[in-house]
Amino acid sequence: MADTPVLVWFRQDLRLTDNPALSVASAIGAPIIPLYVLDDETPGNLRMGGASRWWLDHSLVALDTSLRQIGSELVLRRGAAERELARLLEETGARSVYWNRCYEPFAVARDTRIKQFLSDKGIDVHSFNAALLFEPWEIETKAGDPYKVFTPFWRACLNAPPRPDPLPPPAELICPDEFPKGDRLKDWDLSPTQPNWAAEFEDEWYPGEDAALALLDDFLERRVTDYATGRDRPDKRLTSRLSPYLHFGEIGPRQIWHAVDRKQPGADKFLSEIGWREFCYHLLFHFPSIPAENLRPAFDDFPWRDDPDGLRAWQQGKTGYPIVDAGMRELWRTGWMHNRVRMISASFLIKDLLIDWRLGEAWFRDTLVDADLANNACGWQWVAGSGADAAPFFRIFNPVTQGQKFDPDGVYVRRFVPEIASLPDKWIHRPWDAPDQVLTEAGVILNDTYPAPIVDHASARTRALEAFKSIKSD
DNA sequence: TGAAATGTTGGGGCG
DNA sequence: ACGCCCCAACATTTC
Repeated sequence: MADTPVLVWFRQDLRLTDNPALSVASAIGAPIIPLYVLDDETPGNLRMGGASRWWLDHSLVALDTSLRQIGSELVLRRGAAERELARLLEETGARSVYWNRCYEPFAVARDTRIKQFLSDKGIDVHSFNAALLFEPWEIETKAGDPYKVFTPFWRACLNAPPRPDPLPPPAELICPDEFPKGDRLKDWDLSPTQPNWAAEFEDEWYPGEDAALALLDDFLERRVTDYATGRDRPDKRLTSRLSPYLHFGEIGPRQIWHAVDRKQPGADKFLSEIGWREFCYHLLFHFPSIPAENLRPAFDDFPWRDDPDGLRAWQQGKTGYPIVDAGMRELWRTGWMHNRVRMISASFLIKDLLIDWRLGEAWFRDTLVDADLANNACGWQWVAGSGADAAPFFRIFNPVTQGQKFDPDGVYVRRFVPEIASLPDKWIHRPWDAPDQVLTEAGVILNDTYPAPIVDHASARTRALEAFKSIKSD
């Protein structure tokens, strides 16, 4: 039945290149119906955050454009995925569904359910791996357990059989006689309007597969060489900035793996970051409670403070610590934050303010364009010290030292905290120590034009160590 | 993918 | 010349 159409359900794989579900489906020679479902209904689904929705809005346009170039188009549906799939199968007479796997606990449960439900109706389901180098069940210790330490995990990945070459995009997709009707993207209201808090996103980001490939090329050509050292400098643009593309699958790790020349300086360091992403996905698969529960149960007794004012100051970038505030404002203005500054600001929330990492995780998840359950939850638990292969709790970042070390000329701080931009370099990371005259000349009035520190770091550090003493041992 | 406290070393000033 | 002190620089330990 070559005329019976086939559904290709896009989820976090919004690309044509190296997309096994799409490639295998298109090779059948049957008409293809590409589908995206916005599911805010199924219980248990963490509603996609605001920044991610903005990204998705643009990505779906890009995907639709790419599909049209090969003779197809994207069908949009909104609602519980299970119901929308059933409807579309009914409408089109399709007898099979192709998708690439998701690994978030909710998605695993949903897909398992749907697979069963469709099989019962005699519908074939074919699932593939597009998001990872290895399936989470493929990498295990000699004892057959999942790795909980990064270094041996990554070594095992590097020693595993080479990854298959990325698949080329299909040259052409066969259209069904009639495309099923879909929603209009703009009716989904994925981007903010009043107020348009994403205005600056437009200058910063170009979602979509083409942009992802161009960015990777540019990174490998110009920036990877300095990556090993430069990656820690938020004042420079030396990181790949591929994270949102990776999250939505506009590029996949296999493509990166094969594009990188490992002989190049910086290449291994960069690939190991892809390794951390892989590690986080595997951890989330094996320990699905990671977004909600401490991986180390000892932390369940940690005396977190209830401090709504502190949380708000942190969220708004008004802590009085310039490097923290710059990071939090970069996040708000651009939907992204440099990794080094993520660590500094997370350390500040957890250790200086003693606020539960889960509140930080939730804020990042809502405001990052690259919000990714696996990376975000593991990252926060890493900083908190409650996670796998985590930083010890007593590693407490000093926001002044970190600022001076990684933003030595204050370029980053001045970009995002303009009200202190006129301060000399010497005081840019600690305005409260500047002589009155210097502050006056720079037009800075503490607690007026810019906050005084909401906590004293030295005493906050002592307080954090005391709090940690009270829990101890798993 | 820290920072602070504490310990050690060695050069120079000086009586 | 020598011992003593001071202290910066580096190393180690501790949180």
